[in-house]
Amino acid sequence: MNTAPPVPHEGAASNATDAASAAPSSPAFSPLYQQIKTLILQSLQAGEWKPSAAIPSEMELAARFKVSQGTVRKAIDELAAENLLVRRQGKGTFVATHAEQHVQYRFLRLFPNSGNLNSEGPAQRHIVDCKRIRAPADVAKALGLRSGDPVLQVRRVLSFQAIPTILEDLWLPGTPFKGLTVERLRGSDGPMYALFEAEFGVRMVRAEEKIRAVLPDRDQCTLLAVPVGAPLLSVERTAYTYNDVPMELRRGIYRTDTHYYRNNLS
Amino acid sequence: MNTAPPVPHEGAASNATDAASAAPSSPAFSPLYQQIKTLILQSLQAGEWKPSAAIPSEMELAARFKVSQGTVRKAIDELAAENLLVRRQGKGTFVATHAEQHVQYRFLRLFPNSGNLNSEGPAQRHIVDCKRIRAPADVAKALGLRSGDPVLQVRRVLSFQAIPTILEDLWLPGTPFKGLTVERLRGSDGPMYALFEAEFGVRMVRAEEKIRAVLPDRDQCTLLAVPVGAPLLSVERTAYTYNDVPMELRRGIYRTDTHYYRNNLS
DNA sequence: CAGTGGTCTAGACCACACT
DNA sequence: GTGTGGTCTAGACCACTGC
Repeated sequence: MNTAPPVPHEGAASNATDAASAAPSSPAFSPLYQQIKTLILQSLQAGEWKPSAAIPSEMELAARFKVSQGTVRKAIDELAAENLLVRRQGKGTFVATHAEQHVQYRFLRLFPNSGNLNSEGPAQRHIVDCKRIRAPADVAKALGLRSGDPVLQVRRVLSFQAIPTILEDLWLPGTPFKGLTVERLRGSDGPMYALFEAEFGVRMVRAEEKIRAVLPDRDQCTLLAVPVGAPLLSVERTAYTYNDVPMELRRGIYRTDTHYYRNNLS
Repeated sequence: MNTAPPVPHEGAASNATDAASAAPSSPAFSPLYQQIKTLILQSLQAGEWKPSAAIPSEMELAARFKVSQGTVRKAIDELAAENLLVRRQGKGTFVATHAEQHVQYRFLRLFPNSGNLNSEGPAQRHIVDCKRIRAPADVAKALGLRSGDPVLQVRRVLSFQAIPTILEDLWLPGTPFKGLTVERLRGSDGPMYALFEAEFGVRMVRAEEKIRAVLPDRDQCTLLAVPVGAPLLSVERTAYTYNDVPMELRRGIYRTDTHYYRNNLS
């Protein structure tokens, strides 16, 4: 370890045997475990370890990076806290995925008014539409593209216990998702983000949601089977892959008479 | 350290000099740092260290509990991650508070449509009402009381740039908040939770919010100056002190034409 | 300068899962 | 038993703050 430029730090204890560094005391200081974290992140991003697979053991990584186990540990701790890795005692450390059935919808915060999370069985997914279009200005901006760039637009409805509850429009950048079709979407039975991982190597890592109360337009009323004038929850989500690169814009409309959006504050 | 019953663990390295423990291998296992965490938590709860004050240094705590600095460190790390403590390098570790002007409203997730968080200056608070009542069934249930128990009911309006934006009703258990009056609420200029800390020793530690889209009733229209039929965000919050004891139920109605509710997912 | 939290190491042992 | 992550210690040194 200790080969990257931003290391005015010179290691600790027995780790201090670099050649004379270029800058004797540069302004930026980055702890070793942060550099390790970045390296692991790069391996994840490069697809060196596939989703749900185990990464090398802490000892192996420590040997590879020439640092102590504790330093690797702290790097992994942070990645696990960010839900990029999952630790399992006695088994190993694994690459997180959206395909685990434990947390079916990692990013969905909607819960039924009464009953547990799984008391109403799986959701029914219905893809209404999927087409390639030229990105409107707002979509392009959210995805870091230029207006007119090719994007995929998908519209779908999620139902719980046969009640249409969520209507979503989502936009994906055309290049990384080349080859995505209605058939492909309809053929998958898991979460959409699991399909993105498996088929396109795109892993959604975090997201931001902007929530508002709105009234539905005509189309939305029809698809959700709600009357005009019924208040609905508008959820605009931007989802990001590694390095905060936006990869999806999603505009959803939720019914909140049978369900509610839950948030935990601390 | 190592005096509490749930320690079938016998310490590590030089820390293993207990007398013969009662249970040779009881089922529950609690790591040392968890026990330290509990002890620190108890001191916080008991008010041994006041909000915004510094707690003893890691070395001091290590000596007090007869464990290594690293073990205290891990306990404090978790408490800091839960926002109960705040670490400041070179200065010390401090008890978190709602009275810091950095994070004016720690639990408020509402942001203006455009502009930064502080671009619209401080909120104007207006206490509409404050009275003692007997708890209705739903309020009692949320606060862990019995129906009819005395509770305080407060109604207030928050305005941003002179636009009434939030209308909130909140209920507080009567006993811990004995002596809370309209005057006292109006006399304070900081966040309400800061007042609760300073005047009643009640510290809100986490909260759960249930969010829905609703239409306002007559009263709400008047107080928020919005037309009937305008969709608004309903935010029901239960706030908890230590040990998950509920201490406040809050039902808020937010305008979401000028602002939006933000949530970060990961 | 001394005191605080922050990083890093090396080594020991524990709890858990597979084989 | 072997290998994995999890805990704990002891000691060193670094970075930041304030006297």
